[in-house]
Amino acid sequence: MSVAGSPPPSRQLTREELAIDPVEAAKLLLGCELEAGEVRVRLTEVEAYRGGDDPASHCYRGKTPRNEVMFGPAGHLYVYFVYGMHFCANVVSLTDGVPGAVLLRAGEVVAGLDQARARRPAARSDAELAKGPARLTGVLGLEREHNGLDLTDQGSPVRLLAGEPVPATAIRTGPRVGVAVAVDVPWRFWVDGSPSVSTYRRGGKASRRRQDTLR
DNA sequence: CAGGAGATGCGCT
DNA sequence: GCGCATCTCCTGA
Repeated sequence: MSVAGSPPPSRQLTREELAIDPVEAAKLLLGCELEAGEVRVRLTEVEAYRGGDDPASHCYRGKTPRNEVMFGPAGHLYVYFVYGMHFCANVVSLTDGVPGAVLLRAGEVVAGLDQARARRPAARSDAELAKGPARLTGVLGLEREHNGLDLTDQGSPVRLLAGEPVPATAIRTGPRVGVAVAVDVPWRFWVDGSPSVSTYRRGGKASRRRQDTLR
């Protein structure tokens, strides 16, 4: 509902909306915005990870101190450290006791551009600022301490907001990036035409692959 | 633009 | 120890 005469403020997503299968949650998250401090990023590329039957998922082999957030309520932030120097961020989408999450792979900075640039001086263009999972967490300043935050809580320092809806015809899907197993599952989704979408690299050997329009 | 190598900490086998 | 849901710098086309 919007007040007459003024645009509706960005609505925060609810836990209930996110308590769905990670593949569905991934499509839902495209176009949504993640806000931390002054910086806000519109999500343009995401990747689904499902517990149980997905060998590429961190929770595939059960609960550990690192992945325990994925076993908690949907809508929370799962941040992990990788390659000895980077952080990656996920939105938890646990449903029916099955752990799952959506990796935030890329986005466009829509607010706090100055701070984002200062955090990523290596970026050669604004489109590159949040191009890739570690860059995205970088511009938002997300680190270990943010692991487990409730993105659906109004008082949270990191919040997930509904943005401009992305039409289904603009959503594209393809294999996941950088993982060594289960690469053939088309659980990566991105907004067609966005310059912030990371270039595809298969885990291990490099080879090009087809992109499919979602229907 | 594509491909290759190095950097670097830690979770898990 | 091994291998990683990566990035940056460098080369060659």
